[in-house]
Amino acid sequence: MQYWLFKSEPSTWGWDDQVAKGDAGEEWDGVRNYQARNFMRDMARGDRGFFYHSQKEKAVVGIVEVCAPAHPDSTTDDDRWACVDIKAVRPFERPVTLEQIKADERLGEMVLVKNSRLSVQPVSKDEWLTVCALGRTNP
DNA sequence: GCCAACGTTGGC
DNA sequence: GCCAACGTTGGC
Repeated sequence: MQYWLFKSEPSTWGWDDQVAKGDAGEEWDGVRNYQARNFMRDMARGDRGFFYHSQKEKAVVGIVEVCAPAHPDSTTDDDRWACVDIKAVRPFERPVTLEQIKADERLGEMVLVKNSRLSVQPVSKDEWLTVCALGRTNP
């Protein structure tokens, strides 16, 4: 079981949209970046991820689960692009802001801090547990 | 709204 | 295969 982070602008696709899809989940489509795509190819059903709101909010707001492994992205005919399906598991009791993450020395190596533009990224188990604790939320 | 960082494209 | 130019992202 591995841990990940999915980033989205809430105005395009936010946590509430994800929750509305229920257990059926939804494609994490539209990714056109090779690094992000490669991480999705590495994902397995049952992996967990953080759902992060970029732009105005800049906070981890919930936990999602990978419910389908990588498959072709239905929003393009270009077969280079793949995506997984994810479903909402639970919201964070308290969203964990980028500011909090940057302020925590245990999270200094997070990709979110080191490479802020990558939209799909791996999270270590320690980072996972630390962020969940900051969010007062069960991992 | 600006700008730095990064990824991609295309000419050579 | 290199690198300059360009476009996009996301934090500030």
